Amino acid sequence: LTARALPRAFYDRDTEIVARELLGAVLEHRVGRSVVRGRIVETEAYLGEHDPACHAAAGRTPRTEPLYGRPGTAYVYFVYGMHWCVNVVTRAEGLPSAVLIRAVEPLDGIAFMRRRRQVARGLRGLCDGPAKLCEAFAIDGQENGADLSRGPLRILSGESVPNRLVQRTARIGISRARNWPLRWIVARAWTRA
DNA sequence: TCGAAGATTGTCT
DNA sequence: GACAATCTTCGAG
Repeated sequence: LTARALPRAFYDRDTEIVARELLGAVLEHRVGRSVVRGRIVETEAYLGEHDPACHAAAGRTPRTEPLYGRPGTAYVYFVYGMHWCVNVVTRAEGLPSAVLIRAVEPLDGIAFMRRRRQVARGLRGLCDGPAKLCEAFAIDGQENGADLSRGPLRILSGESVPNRLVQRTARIGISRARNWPLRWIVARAWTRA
């Protein structure tokens, strides 16, 4: 694989464009001797302080600080007392927007994922949820604030996904701004597992 | 296959 | 003190 890491400029664009373009890109984490990779198949956009569902709606706090950082920064947060979720900060500095990576399709390091996830067989259930993929990829608070254009946790360019395979829907799992159509998914992504 | 409910803790009101 | 960008288990159909 000769894929390159997406440059910082990739993220310094409109958040909805980034969320769409991230489909098909490859999330990679090098941990110790292992390399884990997965194809991004589901994303959600969170549009800054005026988006009631975005964490930045609470303003600039220690928790939301990474959202105010440079594009391409990882924002990793803890939810429900037990789960981690990973986002990519977008746009220019000072505009606290991000894209939540909700699901990836396992590509490499599947044994590593399976060990961490305790999933017996099949690819389904390994990475098909924002907290599941963090568990599988060994992503936690340590990666919060990391530079995704270089370092052990990166996003590589992948095969682009044609429009006919992309569905756009409302975001899920949230209570505020429920009907904003800011979720992108690759149709039939992990049914081939 | 689906829906309900519990787990568990950081963060903000 | 309430609640959260979730997952898992468990019971019913």
